[in-house]
Amino acid sequence: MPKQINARPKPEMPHGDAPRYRVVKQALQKMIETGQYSAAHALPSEAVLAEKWRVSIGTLRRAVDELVHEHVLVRRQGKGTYVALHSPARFMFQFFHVEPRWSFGDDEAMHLQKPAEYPAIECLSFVSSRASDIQASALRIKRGEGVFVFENRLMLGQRAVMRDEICVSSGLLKGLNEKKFTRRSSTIYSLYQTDFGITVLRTLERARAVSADATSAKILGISAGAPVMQIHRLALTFGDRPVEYRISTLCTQAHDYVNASPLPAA
Amino acid sequence: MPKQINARPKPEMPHGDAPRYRVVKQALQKMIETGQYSAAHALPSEAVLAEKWRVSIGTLRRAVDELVHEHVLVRRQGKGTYVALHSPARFMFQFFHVEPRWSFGDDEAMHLQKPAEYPAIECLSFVSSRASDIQASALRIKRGEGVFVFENRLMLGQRAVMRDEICVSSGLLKGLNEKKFTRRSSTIYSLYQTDFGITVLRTLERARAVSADATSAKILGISAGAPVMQIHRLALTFGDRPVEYRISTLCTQAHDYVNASPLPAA
DNA sequence: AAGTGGTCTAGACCACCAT
DNA sequence: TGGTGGTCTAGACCACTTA
Repeated sequence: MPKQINARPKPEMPHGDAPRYRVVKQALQKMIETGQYSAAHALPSEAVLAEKWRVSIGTLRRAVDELVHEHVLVRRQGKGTYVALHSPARFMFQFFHVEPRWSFGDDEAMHLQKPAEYPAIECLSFVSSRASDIQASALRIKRGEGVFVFENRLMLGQRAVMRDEICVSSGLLKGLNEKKFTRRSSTIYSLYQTDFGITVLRTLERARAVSADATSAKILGISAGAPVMQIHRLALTFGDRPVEYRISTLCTQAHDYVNASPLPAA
Repeated sequence: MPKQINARPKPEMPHGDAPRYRVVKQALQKMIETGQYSAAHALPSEAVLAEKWRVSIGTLRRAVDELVHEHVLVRRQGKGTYVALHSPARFMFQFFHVEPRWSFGDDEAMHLQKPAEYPAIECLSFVSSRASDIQASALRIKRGEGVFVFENRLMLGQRAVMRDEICVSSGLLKGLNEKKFTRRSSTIYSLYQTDFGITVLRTLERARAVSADATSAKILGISAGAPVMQIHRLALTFGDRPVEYRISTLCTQAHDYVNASPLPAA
């Protein structure tokens, strides 16, 4: 008679056929989303979480693995597992795609990877307004609902490189104002997260080359009509719900838009 | 007296402190790289591979997991694990970043995701030549070594959208010629892989906006000086060794360069 | 020393695919 | 029916952090 080690209780499968680690993952994600686990403290230990959902520690770890992979959680050996916070480092790594120009031929630049420089951000305007058709459908709200629209200039090493026009729903980020915005201590996504409980998980970007209009040219200190990149970005949170719609105008006279296809090879 | 289940033999650790699943992963990768496992047949089963390296099946699976994640291997339930092949589908998914223009406001386009269209590729020229300084250092060869340089035009729906100038080392792709190139059945990366045993794993891209030069303008059917995107791409294989250096000129009048930051949310 | 995550094992059972 | 990958378990031991 064979041993009965894996006494997997077949029933109690919420989603029909979803494996248990995925069920646990969804449950965990829900609790993070609703703020039942915050970034302030560590989550309960893996042993406790495993017990809570009646799965083995291996299965629990697999659920957590996926959330770590998606930057929702971070593990710290010896300390615990935490809800991931938006830091300047994460911003540079995951969301900022601008680097000083160099060519693939340039060995210096390629192999001596200098730490990417964090941009200085200058707020040019901040207004409360009503959503246009485009803004509304990008943010999945109704035309005319309240939005905040603000405009930034990003500097890298004394040089203006990008103009950002950012639009967010004022329903979602209730109470955001210019003061909070300009006085923030870290990145914008960090502000969304810490002050409003909205966590940006990923972005969609669509870029094209255009001629700089008069406004952008003035802000970037280039001549009108010069070729610039225009980048439309939609930032998404859990469930791919849109959080922010941003149009960036990038001056590529001395900088590049960079994009590394999957995985820096472990 | 406690049970002795995990009799992990501490010694025989090649890389000092690398965990065993990573050692196994490197070993597997080496065998794939050197063609000892080819895409023609399935790899030995996980049980056999685990035995081969004297690890448990769980550990072996973890090694394979990572290679699957990096698109080096693909698993097929019930059949086996295979070396990943470059297919048109993979090309579109991982390496082709051009899509017809639409705005984030356009619900139709956003949520009814139409299958991306595969570009028609037309070879404009193919020459054997000697590496310039820039080409040489991008490809990590010596100036003056042999290279193949070819030029393509990509069409999407009867419309010229991109000009590619591609440079590869003739030492690496010995015997490549215009005939092989134009008669190929699938993507270029598929040709590198199937005919030359070179597998492109990832790419680095640096993009900027420029004014179209006369040549590009003619090829793309636009006026000289119109803003276009210029994309410098380096394609890498195992160990991040460069395979191909490519300069693309993209007409963004009706198309966008798209970039989704990590993970389509499981 | 106690608690956390990180690695590893040995094995059972399930789902899928071929023959 | 037999082989493959996919899920899951129960537990041991290691490495790291903090007190």
